[in-house]
Amino acid sequence: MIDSFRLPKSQERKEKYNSEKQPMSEVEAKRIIREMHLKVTTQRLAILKMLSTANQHFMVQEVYEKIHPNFPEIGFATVYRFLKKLTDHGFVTELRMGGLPSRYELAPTHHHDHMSCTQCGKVVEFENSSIEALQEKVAEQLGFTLTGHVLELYGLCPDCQT
Amino acid sequence: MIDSFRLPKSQERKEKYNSEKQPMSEVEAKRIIREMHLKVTTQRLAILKMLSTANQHFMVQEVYEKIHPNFPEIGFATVYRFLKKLTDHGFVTELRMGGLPSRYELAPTHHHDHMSCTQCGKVVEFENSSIEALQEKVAEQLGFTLTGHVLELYGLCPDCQT
DNA sequence: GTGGATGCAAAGTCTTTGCATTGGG
DNA sequence: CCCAATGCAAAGACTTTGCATCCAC
Repeated sequence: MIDSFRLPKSQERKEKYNSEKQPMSEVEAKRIIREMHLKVTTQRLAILKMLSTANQHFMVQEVYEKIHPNFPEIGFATVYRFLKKLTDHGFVTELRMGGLPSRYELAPTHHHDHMSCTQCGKVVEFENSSIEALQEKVAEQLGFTLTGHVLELYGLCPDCQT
Repeated sequence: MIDSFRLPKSQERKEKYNSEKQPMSEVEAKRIIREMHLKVTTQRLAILKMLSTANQHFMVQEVYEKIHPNFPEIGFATVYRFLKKLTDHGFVTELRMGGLPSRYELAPTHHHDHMSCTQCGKVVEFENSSIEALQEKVAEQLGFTLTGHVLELYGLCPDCQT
């Protein structure tokens, strides 16, 4: 039923994120930028590198703050403009929830969904190709071309079922 | 595949919505307002009645414009404030997507999911029991007790595929 | 009567845009 | 060199808040 799953360590995320994952190589970052037919600038490289250092969802504010120390003159407009390009080209996914500002994540190389515990907040990622296939069919029947989806399951994790 | 679905006729919305569905009775509307421990006002009744005349997702702007003719003095703040109350109490669901303003719908008596057009914002509701069943199984395999979910499909609607 | 609700306008947030300047190709 | 990209500031879009007045209860 489940194709795969993985438990992220949500607690240590912020502290550890720099060591959790290798940032995108400069070569890879340049490839992405060129693929969009845009000029390679140090600002854009910095934004891509920053986004790639963690499997997280960043607000523009956070991207800006993270880059600012090494880039005192960078402006919000640059971050917004580049994230928009990345989103339009599918390299980044934009998430909007509640009244919060938009958050962005590098489009994952493999797609996954989330199952969250409403009690302790634990998040488990999973993949299920049957559900994906059904979504495709639903969209087709509605006459839509499916480009993406958000599937979040909520419930109680094993530890919180007491 | 799809158990049911319903296409909103976005163009004729304004003209036709009154005939699409019986508006909520005044008794019912008052019951809802009182259940939230709020005072019953004509503005609140008008908003609830307006929301209930169609199974659609309304922007605050639309709610305001529809009510304004019969209520020349009503303000946006009243609409926002009341929708927030309704949302907090679960009588209304808030939807946010893309860069569009929030849209609101009366909380459905039966569960459904959404397929949204990323271009024009059109939202189609659908139900699919196969997907629901699969979600249940995924949760079970992860050891979770499923209590809810959010499934949003994104894509291009027939009109926006050009 | 009295405290919650309203309308108005002003303030707040997040995002986009205009424009002169900079810098990558 | 030239035009895209940037930084800054101003404008825009949506939403919230402050406050005097109003009106359910």
